[in-house]
Amino acid sequence: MSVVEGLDGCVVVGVHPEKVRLVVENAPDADELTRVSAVFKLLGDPTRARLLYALLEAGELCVCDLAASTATAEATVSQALRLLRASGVVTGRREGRNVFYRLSDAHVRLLLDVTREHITHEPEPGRR
Amino acid sequence: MSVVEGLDGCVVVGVHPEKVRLVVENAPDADELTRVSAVFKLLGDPTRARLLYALLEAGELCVCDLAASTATAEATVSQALRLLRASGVVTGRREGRNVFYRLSDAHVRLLLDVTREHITHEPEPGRR
DNA sequence: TCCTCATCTGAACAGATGATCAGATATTAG
DNA sequence: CTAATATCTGATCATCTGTTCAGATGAGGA
Repeated sequence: MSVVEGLDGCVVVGVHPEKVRLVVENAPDADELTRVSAVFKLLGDPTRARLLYALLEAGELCVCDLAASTATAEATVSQALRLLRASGVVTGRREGRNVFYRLSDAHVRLLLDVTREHITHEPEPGRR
Repeated sequence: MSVVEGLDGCVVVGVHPEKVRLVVENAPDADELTRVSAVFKLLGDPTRARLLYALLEAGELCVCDLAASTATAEATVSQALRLLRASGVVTGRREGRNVFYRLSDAHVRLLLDVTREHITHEPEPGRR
């Protein structure tokens, strides 16, 4: 064990201080981290994830079709879309009485794809 | 509006029934969806996300260095690693008294990269 | 063996969160 | 304008989740 000083001046004891310093210097700042985990948290709810995969598949759907596609109450869908919209994950387009939603970002599409890939091609959790 | 029958036999009213059917047929099944959202949920906690970005940066770190790097109590780190380990997101390797953790999967690294990219290069949420 | 250090675990409390309901808003048809 | 349809919103409640604490476990040195 050796002793180093953290960025905040506190004395820190660590096994690999150079790695600790590397991490402390390059880590996402608080705001960035908050936004990153907020995105993941949005995708972390099964209801919202279901809606997002539906949009990934269909490209664009109105609330009532989303509700029908995912066997979810419309109010629940609306509630979920409210959050997704507020974070810019989906975008709404009004056409007459209907509002059509789509994934607003290629990054999100990539996240959904990669994770589904991860799940279907990796060993079951808890094996390692 | 037109009327179609869902896979469950219930009558469904929709604007674009062909898209609804497309989604219903290709959507992730319940188990797949649960596992996908479980992964996202794990990344959705700021504490865990911080740890994962630390591991992404350092490659491998023991619990005490992780705690020091992220200014988090060791018990909290340990608790977080317990969950990440159980889902196969990180892997632990014992070396003497220390346990060194690393990201166990390239998919996870990609998710972390893409999302940080997403956050840093996209407009603030709520603007669209 | 005994002691210390690093890490893990189960329990408990406080705070966050999602589904649901009832009512509000917006848009179009009549 | 009024009615009807689609979507949205605020509030409530049951549930989940993260942090913390105290003690257990496992490894290494004396």
